[in-house]
Amino acid sequence: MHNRAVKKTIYFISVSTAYPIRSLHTAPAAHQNLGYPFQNSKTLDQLKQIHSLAIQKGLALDVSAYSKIISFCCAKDAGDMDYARHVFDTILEPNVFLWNTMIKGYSQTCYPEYAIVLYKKMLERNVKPDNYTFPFLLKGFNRDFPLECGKGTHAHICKFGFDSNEFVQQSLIHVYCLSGQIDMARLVFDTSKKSEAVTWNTMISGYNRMGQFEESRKLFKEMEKRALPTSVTLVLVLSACSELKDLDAAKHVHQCIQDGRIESNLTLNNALIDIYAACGQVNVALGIFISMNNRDVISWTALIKGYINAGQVDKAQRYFDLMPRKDSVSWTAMIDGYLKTNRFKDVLLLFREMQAANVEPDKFTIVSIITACAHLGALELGEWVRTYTDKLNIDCDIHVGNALIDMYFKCGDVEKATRMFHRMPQRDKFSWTAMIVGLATNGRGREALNMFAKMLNVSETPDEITYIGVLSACTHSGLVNEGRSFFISMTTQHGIVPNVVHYGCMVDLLGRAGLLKEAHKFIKDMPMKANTIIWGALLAACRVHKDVEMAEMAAKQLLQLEPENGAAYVLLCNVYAACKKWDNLRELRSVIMERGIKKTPGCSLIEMNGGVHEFVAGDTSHPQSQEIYLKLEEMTENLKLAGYLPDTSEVFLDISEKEKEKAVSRHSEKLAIAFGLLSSGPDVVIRIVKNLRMCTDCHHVAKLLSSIYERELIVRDRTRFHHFRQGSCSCKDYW
DNA sequence: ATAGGGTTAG
Repeated sequence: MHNRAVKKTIYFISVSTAYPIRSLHTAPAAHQNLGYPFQNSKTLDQLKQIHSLAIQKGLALDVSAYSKIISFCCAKDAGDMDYARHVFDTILEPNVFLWNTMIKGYSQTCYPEYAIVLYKKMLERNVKPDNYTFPFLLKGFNRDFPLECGKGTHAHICKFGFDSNEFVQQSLIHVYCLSGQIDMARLVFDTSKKSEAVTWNTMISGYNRMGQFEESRKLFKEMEKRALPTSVTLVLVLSACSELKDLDAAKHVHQCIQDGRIESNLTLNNALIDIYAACGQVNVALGIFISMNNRDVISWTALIKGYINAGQVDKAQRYFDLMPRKDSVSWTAMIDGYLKTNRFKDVLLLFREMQAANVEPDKFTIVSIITACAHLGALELGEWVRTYTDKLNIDCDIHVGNALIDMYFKCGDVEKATRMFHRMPQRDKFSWTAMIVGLATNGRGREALNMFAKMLNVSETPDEITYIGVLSACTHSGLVNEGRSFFISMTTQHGIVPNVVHYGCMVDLLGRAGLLKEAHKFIKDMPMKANTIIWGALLAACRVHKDVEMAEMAAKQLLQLEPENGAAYVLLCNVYAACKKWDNLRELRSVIMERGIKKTPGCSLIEMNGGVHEFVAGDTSHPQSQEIYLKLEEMTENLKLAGYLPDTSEVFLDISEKEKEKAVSRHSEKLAIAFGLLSSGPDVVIRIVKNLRMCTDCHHVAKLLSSIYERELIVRDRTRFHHFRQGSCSCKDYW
């Protein structure tokens, strides 16, 4: 009796008077803000002091005092599980509440497997779990956690008769969704009473997580008939409908809020901005943004995304500049805006600004930067980004890996791309597709097809992009029969209906093999209208196989679709030149002059010593221009010694032969090569990215230079790579 | 005494 009173006193002093429960719970946050390494040490120490005082004085604590200590130690983010365990182990017969609390505590740590260990111990000690036990236990399960644990726990839930408890069901649905077993989640959901909004919300959130947005929308419609949605429901359904670009859903939900049926909040408003932005209604998004009394970084970022979607990158930039605080997501959204509008140099500039602002990039940022490097052919910078990624301990996940594979290929480094692929712990269909497309465009058709066979072997399902890679592998390596059979099997074996790009690949394939009539028949039999790319492919084939008649027909079709298409005129000129039809060439040139047709200026990029250098034909704007032209003269001398004669047949302009030769000698890729030779050591591979097709003369010169200077040259043009080594090219002179 | 679901970007 006396003893009991003392215990009460201790409890009273420790919690209610000396250290009121409020302060015990609020203190950790304050410490956290100050950045203390051990957020809760002070209050936890106080608790421990009281505990040790009690032990010193020989005062026994009652169960409720132990419970307080243990629940405090098990509190989220501030706990000390070792201490909790220490106290817990001194209790002879812990009740189910204490077991639950310990399980909850471990579930929140990074060692949730201890929760399972404890649960098993609890059963060994003949304590029956109650309806609180399983939600706590399941909370510790996450994506990385073995699925068997989820299944085993489910069996226990049934055995102990909690499978009809809605809280338990919610936890089960959540865990099954996290581990990707959406069907199992649905099974539990279907057996549930579904009396609570949370049950519906959990299921909808699961569908969202799996990208099954249709299902989310369907479930919401069903829910509206049977249960009252909450603001969380609306956020979830907006998120799904944003992906589906369902403007009606946006308006419907918006109406629910405006009718006052559901109270709005910051998150919900953000979700509304996002969906209107995704549906191209950036002005409505702006209206919501303006009407909000408080906004966070997500509100701003969602609005900026809206302007980027609408193609108004500069307006997005203006809002971006106004942001009171920017996080890595906002920076990445803005960077992506430049990426999507092909402003790759702006991508790199913004990335530097981001670093100057001391915002750490995350893996999303890294993917964007690597993609920009890929477009610019900036291998050095890409490599630096990769090292930087390691340094910042950014998880090199499957997306980063895929981006790197693509970058290495787009920089012409087949070996590094291949090494990256083999080093990846996990691969998805995008990794395989990147390999197939990359090998194909780099002239390794056979290897690309081997890759494809391996992909099917590991049961990865190819998609339409994979087949573009497969077909272009056949094209680049002249494998006509293989190409024909892949074109059929893509439909019969994988149910992929060929689109206009696949037909384009086939025209390319047949055209390259000289089967111009068959290619033309292929176009005529297409189920869709041929576009300029299709006619362009045929026209290009006519140039190589010198078929004037077919070329004129293809050019006529092309120009009907796009009268101002300069490339079509250029190609036809090239055909006339190749066939020595000088009268036709002269006539066509005067037509071009009359109509004022403009040819896209050729432009070559080269990355050298940390910068990307850009050249156009006859460029004198480079700071080292004088040296470059001196190098060019030296190159020309060496070429002449090797028996080189300029090939001016593809010169577009009507000028004298001497001037044509001069024009050809100053093509952008030649300037870039000159710059590359004079600013790099003898073993450095020269990589150039060209926006158009290489002209015949430049191609010939590059081959000669690769042997004269004993240098590897890699030129990426619009559609393929040219690896120049010891006087020959990987494209085998078909391009 | 103890439970559950949410927004921005590849």
